[in-house]
Amino acid sequence: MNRSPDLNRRRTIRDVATAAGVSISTASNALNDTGRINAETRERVRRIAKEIGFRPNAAARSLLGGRSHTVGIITNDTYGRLVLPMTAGVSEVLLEAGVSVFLCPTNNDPRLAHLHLEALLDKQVDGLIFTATRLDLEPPPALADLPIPIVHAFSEGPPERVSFVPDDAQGAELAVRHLLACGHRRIVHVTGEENYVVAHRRAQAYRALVSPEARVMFGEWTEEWGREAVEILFAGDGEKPGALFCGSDEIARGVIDALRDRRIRVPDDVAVIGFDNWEVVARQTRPPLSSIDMELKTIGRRAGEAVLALCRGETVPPGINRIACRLVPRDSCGRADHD
Amino acid sequence: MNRSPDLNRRRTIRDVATAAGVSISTASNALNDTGRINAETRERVRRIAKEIGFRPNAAARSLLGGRSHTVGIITNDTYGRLVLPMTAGVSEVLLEAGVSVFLCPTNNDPRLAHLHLEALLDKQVDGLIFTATRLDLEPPPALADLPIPIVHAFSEGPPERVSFVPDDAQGAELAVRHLLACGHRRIVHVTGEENYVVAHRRAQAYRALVSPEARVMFGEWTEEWGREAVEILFAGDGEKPGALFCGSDEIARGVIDALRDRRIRVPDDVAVIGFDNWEVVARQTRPPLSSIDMELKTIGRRAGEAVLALCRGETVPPGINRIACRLVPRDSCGRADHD
DNA sequence: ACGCTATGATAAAAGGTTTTAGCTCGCAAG
DNA sequence: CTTGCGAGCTAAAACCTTTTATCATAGCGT
Repeated sequence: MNRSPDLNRRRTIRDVATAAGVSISTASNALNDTGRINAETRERVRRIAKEIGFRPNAAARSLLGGRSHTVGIITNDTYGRLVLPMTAGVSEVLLEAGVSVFLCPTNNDPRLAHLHLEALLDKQVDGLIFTATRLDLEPPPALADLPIPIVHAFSEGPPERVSFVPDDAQGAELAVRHLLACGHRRIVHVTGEENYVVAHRRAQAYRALVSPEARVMFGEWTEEWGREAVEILFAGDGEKPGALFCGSDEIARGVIDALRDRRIRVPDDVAVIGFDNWEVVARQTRPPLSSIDMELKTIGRRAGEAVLALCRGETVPPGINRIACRLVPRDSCGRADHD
Repeated sequence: MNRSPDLNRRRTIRDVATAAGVSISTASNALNDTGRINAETRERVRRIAKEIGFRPNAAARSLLGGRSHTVGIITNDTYGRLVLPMTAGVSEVLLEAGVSVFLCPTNNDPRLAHLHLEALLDKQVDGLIFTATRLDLEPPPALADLPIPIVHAFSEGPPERVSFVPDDAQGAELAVRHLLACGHRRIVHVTGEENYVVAHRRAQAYRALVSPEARVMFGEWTEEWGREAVEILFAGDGEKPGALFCGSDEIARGVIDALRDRRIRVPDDVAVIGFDNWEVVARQTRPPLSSIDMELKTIGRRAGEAVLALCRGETVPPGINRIACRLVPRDSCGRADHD
């Protein structure tokens, strides 16, 4: 009956102070290295705090400081293939700063997005990272003028905001140059839907490098379309392409499969390069697919750093930051002559 | 200079009270429907609160109530394919209850896992959901006796905890029964690494249904292994299998590709069924792959409900909850005779 | 001896909400 | 007229931490 109450209550700074025989303020100063304090006292307080397992109450702290040390990520990604690497990057950066990440999957439902946004604002997140897998979908929900910093990752926000996106043009260049370096000519670009901004940007970069009239085949972002494109390209007896630069690894996979069906050797007869470096796909094609990695984790890290800086009141130059892509050579392009 | 200060300060309940000409307590009561209050007053307060855009400060609230209305998900998933659908389920359930979800990707790094755990505890999450893509990896980090409820999703926790996992045995049965219903005999099971618990469980269920000596081929969870298995099975001139039950969609994809190479028709000559229902794979095989869906979102939802109940102090029966899998028939098994 | 400074410690306020106990007023019962 | 009671409202405490202003003491120079 007379069991000591609160035995497993959370330890507060008051407990620390009492145990150390000092006042609450002194305890606080000791733990945060603020104010003037005797070195010995500080150590004692800290030791005791650790001993009794004291953890400062985040609620009290944010109540006072006005900062919650949390940020939210709003995403419409369903499969996680894009958002998880980014989130990993974000939280890697924020973890060091003691900031945690709320992940809000909206499932492409604007109503859900709105509810999540409300919830985040109620939780007083210090900042927001907005991510969308498809630029044409989901126009930011009433995201107009919130009282907190917003950073866009993998989606281009309005010019006054900070955005981080893959450098599609540079990625396309990387791909084309690699094909050229491997000695391939007559490159054709097989890519996804024409109304995707990224498809255009990549196609443009590709044409700038090859020729203004170089062939671009728009279609769907599927294997199916990759196979179909090969049918189209290799059916007649006109001149055949020597290399295919694909807009996604899925398309590339379709391409490679169709080439294989036709007994066309990769990379000897035709070279293929993909885009996304989606490992589960790229590593399992025959031969393994060379591809362009969009450095999602880096994008996440950069977005994390930006939102952190903004939360601290620092100023970050607004605009679109294009993060360099990385070439991941495997076996589908042969060997580069140089470099 | 004399501009009204705090114009864009957050509205507090005090602002509401002042504007409505009532005390803070009354305002609080009106908003939360607690205490005795005149209906008219209540409506007035609520109207004004909405007008001035009042949002209760979550920090103050949790400081008082001892609950933060947040839970954390700790995961080692790198690609997000498993964790994102689950997280979507979790947050769907929790959103209604005003609880938000911290996602912590540990990247299989125990140090990172530990840091995340610390951060979550500092944030005073009300509960924790622990998720691991591979049961053999990452033994829960010092997750032994935390002061908060812990639920396991997609990974089996200790018996005194609550866990939600796919019902692998039932899923395997579903697959085998489907093959049988489609008229296929001589089924072989091609699956992943022998030291995975799930591989065993599925194999066992398969044998129970087919025959105690039915053939099981353990290998890797890759397309490569799927192709290799086909080589092994169809190389000699012994009796050939009529159907292949694969342990993952990736394996199934390898199997289908290899069969295609050998000019063996699917499903006419050999039927194939996968496991995971990983759409990007299953929909793109030729023919599209029938598969078993593990209902990850449902697992997430159930885990969310459980952790919510536990946070509220309700008691949830501990133990492993096996969530039924779902058959997703496509074209790789032909048509079922009945049902 | 006196004033001044530096050091070390502390009391108290602040932050926004919920909750408990209490207050006032009007009305009905005695 | 007094007492009791309920409806409606409110003051104040509590939650935990940080920060500001204050206080006490010792040391030092004159």
